[in-house]
Formats: sequence, structure tokens, C-alpha cells
Amino acid sequence: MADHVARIEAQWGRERPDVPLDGLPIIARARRITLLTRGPIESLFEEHGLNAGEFDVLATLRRSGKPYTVRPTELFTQLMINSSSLTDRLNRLEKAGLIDRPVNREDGRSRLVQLSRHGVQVIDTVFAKDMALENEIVGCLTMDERKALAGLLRKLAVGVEAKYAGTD
Amino acid sequence: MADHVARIEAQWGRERPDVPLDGLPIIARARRITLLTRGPIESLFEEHGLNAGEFDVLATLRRSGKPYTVRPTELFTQLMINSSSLTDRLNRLEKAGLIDRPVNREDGRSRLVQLSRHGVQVIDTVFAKDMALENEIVGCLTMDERKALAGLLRKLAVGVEAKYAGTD
DNA sequence: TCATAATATCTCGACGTCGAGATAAAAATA
DNA sequence: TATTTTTATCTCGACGTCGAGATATTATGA
Repeated sequence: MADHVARIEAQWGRERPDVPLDGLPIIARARRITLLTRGPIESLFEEHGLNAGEFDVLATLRRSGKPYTVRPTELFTQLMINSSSLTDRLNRLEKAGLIDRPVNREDGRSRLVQLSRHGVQVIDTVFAKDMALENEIVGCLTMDERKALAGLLRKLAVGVEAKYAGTD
Repeated sequence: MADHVARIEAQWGRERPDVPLDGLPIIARARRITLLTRGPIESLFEEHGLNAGEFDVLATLRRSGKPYTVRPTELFTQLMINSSSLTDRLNRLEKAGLIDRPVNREDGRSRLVQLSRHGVQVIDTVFAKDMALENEIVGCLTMDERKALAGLLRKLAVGVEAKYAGTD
């Protein structure tokens, strides 16, 4: 069965038979799957008044464990976004009552970022729904296939992170 | 060897042991690999005065084969973008002399989109460099692993496209 | 044919992101 | 301690994208 990327690969093979296309069926498919699944996932977020960026902030806080408090620099580093984008996201989340910004007694340059009680409720609900949707998405693969795919993606991710990411 | 997503998965496993995480190691890694590789790839585009969106338009035109002419609706459909985003991209590409907008004799509502001679030169150069970079990125995998990974991603893509895309 | 509906694209205003520079606090050093 | 450098965050203006509505053209059918 051919997917969209297979058709693209065939076209390039005809038009540019001189160019090796080893990376295309992997990199382009990762991107394609990411793009196609973004819509349904973001619809889910929007049902709870969140966009994808705001969800990512809440999720990072939530999985850091109690007391759900992280410094802004760690947030925008982990999220791979600009510090000014984070500022905007935090302002929106604070206005929505999902986070608090307590003073940082150890460093007056920062105010910490902390999930509010309501923020915990919201992210717990939305995360469970998000995972349910993602599990459904990979439902077209057998358990063995999921394991194999996750393992290969992990190896590729390790290579990519070594090449392009900080120590993380 | 653990990657970034493996650490995220471990955190969620501790914080939400009740939530099944089957999709996470696949969906999150596809996204992670896409995000991490976007930077280097876009740097390459910028060396030639293009952003990623403009590259995608030129690439779609180029791989359609001679006479490198496509209707706007087919472009924004294939590229999964809004028609108004396409309008902006086309205006920039036309100003840069990379495309022409010949009249469509069969439908006066559209002007066609056609690669200029210079546009063909540019996309041929940039596409070859892009593929070289992508081939290098998957270089951390053996040939067998690349084949297996591409095959599993294709199966997942087929499932995702059936669920979320038009006939394409 | 003429009016109406459907289609293709463009215009406009709003949004989220970014990079550069500003601001404030902490750390290093004289 | 006073000064300089570094660090952490925020402010500001610009960019690419989007959705809704506007415009122009083609298709439908009374």
C-alpha cells in the first residue's frame, strides 16, 4: 500500500534519478505523520481552551512532579522555543488561572512557574484524552510493530540529538 | 541508550501510572525528530534565500515534471495549508523571480503557477543539498534499519491518512 | 438568456512565534 | 565594597499562517 510520501518519492525518482533519496522516506514520513495528527490532537486541546503550546507548558509542569514548579529557562529550553514565546504562553496561562508565578527567593530575576490547582485538573484530564487519541492512532500497528517502530525511532532520535541538540 | 522522549515517558509513567502510553514513544518521537531536524534543514534553505514554505512550493512544482505548472488549489491542498498562506508564498516567490503566473485559458478565476527558468535552477540545487543532508541524518541507521523504519512508518502513514486525510 | 449557486482566489485583521535589544538581578573580580 | 560581566526574563516590532468575508468567474437551471 502506497502512502503520500511513496508517491512523492516516485515522482522525485523520475525527475531526479541522479539524487539518492535514502532519507526521504523516513524524514518526510515523520513530518507527514506529525502534520496529519496535529489537527485532531489540537482540536482536543481546544475543547479545553488550550492551544498546543499551552498544553506543552502544562504537560512539562505536570510530569515534573510535585510541587509542579519549574523555572522559565528550563521550560523554554525543554520546549525548544524562544524565551519571548514562553513569556506569551505564560501570560495567557496565568490569565486563564492555570498557573501561578510565585516569587523565586533564590533568584530575583525569575518568577517561578507553578501549576495551579485548576491547572493540575485540566492537564490531567487533557493528557489522558491526548494519550487515548494517540493510542488509537497507532492502533493500525500490531504490538510487535509498535515496539519495533519505537525502537528504531529511538535510535534515530539518539543520533539526531547527538548531532543537533544540546546535552538536554 | 535513552533519548529525550524516553525520559518523558519515564516521567509520565511515574506521575500517571494509570494512563497507557502506547502512542507516546512513536508520535512524540516523530515530532521530536521533525523539530530537531527542521533547524539545520531550514538553514540550508535560507542560504538560498528560501524559507521552508517557499521550498515546499518549488519542490511540488519541480517534481510535477515539465512544464512545471500547477493550479493554486492543487498546491495548497497538497501542501496542507490555507489558500491565503499560499497567496502570500506565491507573491514572495513571484517577486523573487522564481515563479511565473501565466493566465489560465480554461478558467479565468485562476492564474497558473509555473516555475521560471531560474526557479528550476534554484530548486534543483537546493533539493540536492536537502537530500544530502537528510541522507546524512539517517546515517546513524544501518541500511536494514532504514528499510525497516521506512516500512513501519509507511504502514502508520497509511493508517493515519485513511483516518485523517482526504483521498489525496 | 438571466438569475442563482458554486468555485477559485485574494484581502484583511488577528494570532503565535521569533530575534534583537532593554531591564533587572546575580556573580565575578578588582 | 564598587565595578564589570553574565544571566534571566521581558518588551517590541516583524513575519508567516489562519479564518472569514470579498471579489471574480464559471456552472446550473428556470
